Amino acid sequence: MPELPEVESTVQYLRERMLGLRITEATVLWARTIDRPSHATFRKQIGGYSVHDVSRRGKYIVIELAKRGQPQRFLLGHLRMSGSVDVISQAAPLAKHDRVVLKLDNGKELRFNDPRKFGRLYLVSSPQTVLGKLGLEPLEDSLSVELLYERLQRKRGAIKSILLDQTILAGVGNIYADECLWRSRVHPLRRACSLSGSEVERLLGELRGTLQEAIKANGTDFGDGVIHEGLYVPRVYGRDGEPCQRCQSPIKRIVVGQRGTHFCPNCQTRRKSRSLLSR
DNA sequence: CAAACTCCCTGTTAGC
DNA sequence: TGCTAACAGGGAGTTT
Repeated sequence: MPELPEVESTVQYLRERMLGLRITEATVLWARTIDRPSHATFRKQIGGYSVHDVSRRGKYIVIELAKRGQPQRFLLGHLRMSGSVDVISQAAPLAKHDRVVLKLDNGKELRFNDPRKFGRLYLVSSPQTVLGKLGLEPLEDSLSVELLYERLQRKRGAIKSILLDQTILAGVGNIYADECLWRSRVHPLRRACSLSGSEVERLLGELRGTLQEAIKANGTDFGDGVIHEGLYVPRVYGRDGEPCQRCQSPIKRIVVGQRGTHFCPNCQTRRKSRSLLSR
């Protein structure tokens, strides 16, 4: 499931292959993949636009488009559960779950592949119409421990659910939420407002560490312009029943806010950090 | 306002 | 072994 690190790798991949190229034509194989405008309008509008920039906001891919004499537009993409992209030769046969194809002026084309059909593309004149409600970027310096602490103070829900709330932090998904909670030894059911300053500091530090590590593992460019796919191996996610890598107690799986949640009942304390007192 | 639930989808997996 | 049913999950929308 693509979360912030996977989207970051995807953005790198696209930037290296699409920057400066012109989109000549679009084919929509599954209409609902185009969220807005209608797929017919999408096809009509996107032709002739060139790729000016590729970046990321939360789990969204943001492609800035430009065309002489036309308003600037943004192609936004969300991979949701199973989306992925490919830039390959127009001669290559279509893959099984290809949903949208954007022909480029270098003989290649961008293919949006998505088995589960949850992924979406948006063509808009202002990215804010789609990204407006997104919260803070976990990796940006502008996000301080103090700011996050203050935001969490106002939330009574389980910290696990709050981490998944894209209007608070943007880009954190189920896997990395479980991972950073385990790494910072915070119990997923703790009320967000109950976390102490030092717990928030630990949580943010571990969240950043986890995301950075995953970005490194997921897509590394060794200077040859090719993204080499690696693999981030979760420490708790999907490991229920297995021994905790810190204390050997069995990892437990519970459901929090309709989401599978993996944690160590022994070293992720439900109460305020015991380590502060015993240290 | 927030928490809880529903829906969109199909590959994978558990259960028989 | 082969089939079916349940499940997973991001986020928008709806209900409580």
